[in-house]
Amino acid sequence: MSSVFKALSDPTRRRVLEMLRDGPKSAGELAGAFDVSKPTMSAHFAVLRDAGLVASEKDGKSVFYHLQMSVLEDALFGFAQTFGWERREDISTTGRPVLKEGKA
Amino acid sequence: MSSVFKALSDPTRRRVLEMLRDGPKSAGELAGAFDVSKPTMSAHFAVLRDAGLVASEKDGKSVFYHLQMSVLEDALFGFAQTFGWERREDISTTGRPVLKEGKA
DNA sequence: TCGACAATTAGCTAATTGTCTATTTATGAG
DNA sequence: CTCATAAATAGACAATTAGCTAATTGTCGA
Repeated sequence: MSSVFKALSDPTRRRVLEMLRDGPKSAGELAGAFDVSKPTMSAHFAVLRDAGLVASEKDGKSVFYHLQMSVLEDALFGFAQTFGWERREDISTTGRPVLKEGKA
Repeated sequence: MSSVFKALSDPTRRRVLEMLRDGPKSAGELAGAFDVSKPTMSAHFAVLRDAGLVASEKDGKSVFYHLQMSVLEDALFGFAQTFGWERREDISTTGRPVLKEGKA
């Protein structure tokens, strides 16, 4: 949990996650979108991977990263539940969980 | 946003927030629940205050902290919305927003 | 095998973090 | 005014972080 929030505390890393919303992208493709060196981006990827927020697969020369939605979901909603919000699955229209007012 | 996630990345600070769920508590009362020095706790309070997650009021010799629910809510749900979750207000039974499957 | 390319690792610096003890500030009681 | 209590500030220190350049590893095409 701490490692997830730590990972989310950097704007570059949050933007990487957003870039992965619609599918996997290579390390180079991701790095190209930011104004920092490749090794620096590689370190950011490592933080995200260690937090479990992304997973990587090697394909030829490239490494592709993809979002681990469920980890993001569990951290965000798991914490929110502590404060009385409630995850709802029942009325979902898009397939992702819903967080609703809890009885907590 | 970064400062909120940074604040949430420490377990001590998350527990402080949880302790404030049911109402304000003094700095001493909060500090007493943890196994670190008062000044260390004071630093944690400052991080939470700078992130906007808590506010403080002085009452006599004591300082009382209370949760700023809306800031927590906006950070958590604002970020979640980026990933297609949707905040719902309509079916809430406890008065807190609901996060549901988005069309995003 | 050689060269180019993609990505990570190594090694470094500067800045930030979490922790401590000691000190200071502010309030209230006698 | 003086003392005790609550909390924050100051100053020190070890550990971590984000960033860089340079070097290394792995994979392909010629």
